[in-house]
Amino acid sequence: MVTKQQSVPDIFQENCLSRQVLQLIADQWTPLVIAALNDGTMRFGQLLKRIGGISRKMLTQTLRAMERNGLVRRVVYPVVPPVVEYTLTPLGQTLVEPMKALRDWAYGHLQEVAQARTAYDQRDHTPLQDAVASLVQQREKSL
Amino acid sequence: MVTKQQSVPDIFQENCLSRQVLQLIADQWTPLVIAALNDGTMRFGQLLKRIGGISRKMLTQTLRAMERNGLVRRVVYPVVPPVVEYTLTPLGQTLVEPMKALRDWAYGHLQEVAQARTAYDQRDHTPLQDAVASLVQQREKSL
DNA sequence: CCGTATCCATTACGATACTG
DNA sequence: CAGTATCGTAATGGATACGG
Repeated sequence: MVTKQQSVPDIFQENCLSRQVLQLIADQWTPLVIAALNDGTMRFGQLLKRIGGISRKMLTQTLRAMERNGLVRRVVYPVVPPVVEYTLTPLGQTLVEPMKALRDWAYGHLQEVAQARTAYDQRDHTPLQDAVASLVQQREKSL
Repeated sequence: MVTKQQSVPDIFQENCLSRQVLQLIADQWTPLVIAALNDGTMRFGQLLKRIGGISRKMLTQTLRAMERNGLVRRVVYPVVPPVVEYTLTPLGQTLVEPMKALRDWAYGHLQEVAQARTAYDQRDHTPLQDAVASLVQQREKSL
């Protein structure tokens, strides 16, 4: 029996399938659509209003991609004017938790990130200064 | 005592800070750099080799952004030729788990996504067919 | 070795107008 | 209402050459 102890395949390899899948969900809008649809089925227009700053085009594109990848189900009611509903599939629901973890991380570390950014922007970043800073840091560690 | 029961702020609002932070980490390369650096400190060239398909430019860009946001520490050794090491900061380490969850999701649902895609591509997607499909689905549910 | 600078091609995206 | 089509612009990203 061959036990391939490889819980993670080589995500560092180009053309790795899992990397491709990862890239399907690690974009600007997918996390927000997941969050929105986690509250229940929504129509196109509702999503458009709910997710501030998204354009018709991007919402359509994102939803289409998600549908294609099996994350959402799209139901078209043949009435006029048309009604189209979007719902998370069971597969899509498995993404809710990981995505929530990411959003929570973002929310939980707002200040730290903001501070880091301010600090970074105040420092010099000439090659020389970078090196000196590293030296100082080195010295401090050895004390 | 005012208890603001708002574990998640309004991520749906444009210009929401947590959304901005989210977008810093939900890109193509950041998850991979996190994963790579989780194995320990690495030099620029090592990262470049490890992360297949990334270009010098993108790696530099990603690392700079991560440094600015406090996720990685960059240490420059003032030797020639230069040696530059990158390490996850404590803040960056808090991202390891959520990111791993995402990667695991991707790996764990490879087949499902692939199947969904194949199925989607085989279906018709003329507006009429979409509506008919929805009708059929509706009827099946009521049986 | 670790970048930056430049050029260039491709894509992404928003705005708008149009259709079933 | 829920898109699609078209356009123009902006951002992205690779390749290459050069610099400290």
